[in-house]
Amino acid sequence: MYELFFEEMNKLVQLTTQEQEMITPYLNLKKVRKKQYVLQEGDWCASVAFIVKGLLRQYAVDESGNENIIQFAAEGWFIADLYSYFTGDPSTYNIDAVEDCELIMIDKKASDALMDQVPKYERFTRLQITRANIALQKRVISMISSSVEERYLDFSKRYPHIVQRVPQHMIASYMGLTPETLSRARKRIITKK
Amino acid sequence: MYELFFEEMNKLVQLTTQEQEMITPYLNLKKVRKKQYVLQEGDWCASVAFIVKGLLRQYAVDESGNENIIQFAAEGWFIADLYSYFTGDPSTYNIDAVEDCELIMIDKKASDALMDQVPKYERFTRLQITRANIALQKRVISMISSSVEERYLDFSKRYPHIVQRVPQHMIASYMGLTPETLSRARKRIITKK
DNA sequence: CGATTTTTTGAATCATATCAACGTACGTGG
DNA sequence: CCACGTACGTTGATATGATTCAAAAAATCG
Repeated sequence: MYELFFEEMNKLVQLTTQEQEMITPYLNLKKVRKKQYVLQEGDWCASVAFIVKGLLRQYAVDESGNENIIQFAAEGWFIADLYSYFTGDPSTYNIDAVEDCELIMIDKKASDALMDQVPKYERFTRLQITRANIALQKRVISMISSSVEERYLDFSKRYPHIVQRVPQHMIASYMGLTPETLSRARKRIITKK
Repeated sequence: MYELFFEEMNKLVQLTTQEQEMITPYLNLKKVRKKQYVLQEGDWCASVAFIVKGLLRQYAVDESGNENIIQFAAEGWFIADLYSYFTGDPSTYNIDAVEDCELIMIDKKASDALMDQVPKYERFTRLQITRANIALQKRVISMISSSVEERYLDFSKRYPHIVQRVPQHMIASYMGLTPETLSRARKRIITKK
């Protein structure tokens, strides 16, 4: 049930069984069905979600109604609108399930308590966010310096499990492209091989 | 000398004078002149730099020799190649001074020691990275969903002090544009007003 | 002041978006 | 299990926007 969560934590900070026992009561298992919202624009993002199973997307909707996907998250990752989470402001993002999911929800109160009571929990979140930061920087770099073909190849190589599980038009959205452009880029990649 | 650093820390975590005294010995003041490197591609990023005064840029150089700027950092911010810092791998980025700078360098050993000895230091860095994360996500969103004009206006509004202190072609690089394109976008903005 | 860097402008070229149409795959209800 | 409807992906023609290269104008520095 919580195995994957503690497995991930143990990769970065070694927990004693006592520490695990301190953490467990703060965790909340939640199942969401495909297409269901975990967070809706306008609501406060009151929890961080750890993905035990399934795949979600976080996206913003612009004036013209286009969905701009900021991130995907699958097993072993966290997802949340951190801005709303920390400030308490209504979120500008939506998060919904691309597949049926099992999530561990950790609400802000729980998280704050954990940070104070279990230093390794704070360390774990720090290292996780640092990792996310590094990935985001790489993404920005590749957006400003690489061709669409290169970017798609990079993405497929780095996140093969996501490419396989997500419709292509969502990957186009994540890359900041129209579905047509991504389709043509893929064609060029295939024929050039 | 270290006032700004502790001021920034106190905004997020209230330090006792005792805690400040524990931290101070780990800090190292360093001055760098305009155009000087703080980190060069191929070297290990052994420290995180806090900017007391001045302005720096972090960038990657691609095969064709173009400089792609990932971030600027001015007073009150941190800068480092976190990937290299954590893994020990040679950095793929350069960091250099856009203006003469005064920096507080905190090397990895010092930082690791501080994390263990002063929990508030770890909390501070966690909150800082979280903040950087939120900003990076906003940047990605605006890159995939907004026009060049909008993005430039956003940037000028959010970082007016940077726009004023950095040559325009560097902002173009940061935005993933050629200098010509940014120049024309600015012209459109001015004439439309 | 002269030298260098930065910004602007113009014209040609290339890449991506848009709009419309068609083909394909998928899941659902009958 | 099949048929139908909806999602998704591909293709083509055209329009829009960004890049490239060359040159001139403007700003900055020593």
